[in-house]
Amino acid sequence: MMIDPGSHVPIYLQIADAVRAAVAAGVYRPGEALPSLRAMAIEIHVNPNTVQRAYDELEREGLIYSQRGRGLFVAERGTASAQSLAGDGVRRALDEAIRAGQVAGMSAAQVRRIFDAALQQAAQAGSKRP
Amino acid sequence: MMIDPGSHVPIYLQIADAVRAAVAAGVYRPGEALPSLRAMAIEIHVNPNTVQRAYDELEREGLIYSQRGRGLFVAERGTASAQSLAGDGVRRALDEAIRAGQVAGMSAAQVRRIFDAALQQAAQAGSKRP
DNA sequence: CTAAGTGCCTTAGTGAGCTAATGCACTTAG
DNA sequence: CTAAGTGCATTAGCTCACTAAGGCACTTAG
Repeated sequence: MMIDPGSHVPIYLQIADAVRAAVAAGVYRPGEALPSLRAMAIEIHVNPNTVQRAYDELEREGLIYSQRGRGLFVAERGTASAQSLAGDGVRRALDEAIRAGQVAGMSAAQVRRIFDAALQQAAQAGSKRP
Repeated sequence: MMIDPGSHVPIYLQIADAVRAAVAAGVYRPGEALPSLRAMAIEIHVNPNTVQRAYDELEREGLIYSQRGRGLFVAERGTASAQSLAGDGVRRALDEAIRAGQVAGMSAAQVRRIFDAALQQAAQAGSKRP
């Protein structure tokens, strides 16, 4: 779990995003327990309340559920929900990109060209990692 | 010039984005004067300082220049710079979308499918406007 | 010369969002 | 039964970004 305290995006959102992506990717499976508030807090050097706020968000989204005194667990439909939410996020970002291109007078073909370049570059960067 | 005071994005950024897009699209041409601080401030019901902050941003970007007592004008290379910046913004948003898809375990093909849908929908919405 | 218009600077308020400190209630392994 | 671990609620501090108020310096039409 990588957290950047210097980032302008709030810590609790970084945590929520990371856990949501992990659930979508199947790192945490339905029924499985997530790291406890304090464990996670110690790992990333942050207050437990900050972690809780992140988990609150995920619970609101129906991704996880909590049991007092026991812990936090991935919901039965958690993986599917996370994947759906991830798709929404991708769509939002793409809409934003297309809108920005339009108001600046760019053609659809121009936007597509940039998209192709970005996708190809991401694929190359990804193949070198593992 | 449409401003949404209820938006979570700061007013001065909304102004800067709108003017930048207008310059990129050729609404304001190099050498031409932009609306004065006070004129723009009255039009969108906001403090002149807020408008100035937006113009400061655009000046930093090299899009416009100011002359004390005279006004603000589009820089000679303003249109080209604005288009370049718009391209950067599109690229950033696309990178973000692709990254979000990757960490959630989506394939490149899946992301591309969403992109095609978004682009097509934007084209349809655009053709009905004018 | 003057008045109206311009950009700009300094200063404050202020309000919302984020993080932390602390203590309570519950569950469970021993 | 007890101690250690859990999630949760309350409160407070605190930074930071945003916006506004007011006045100064400059340019120019009249």
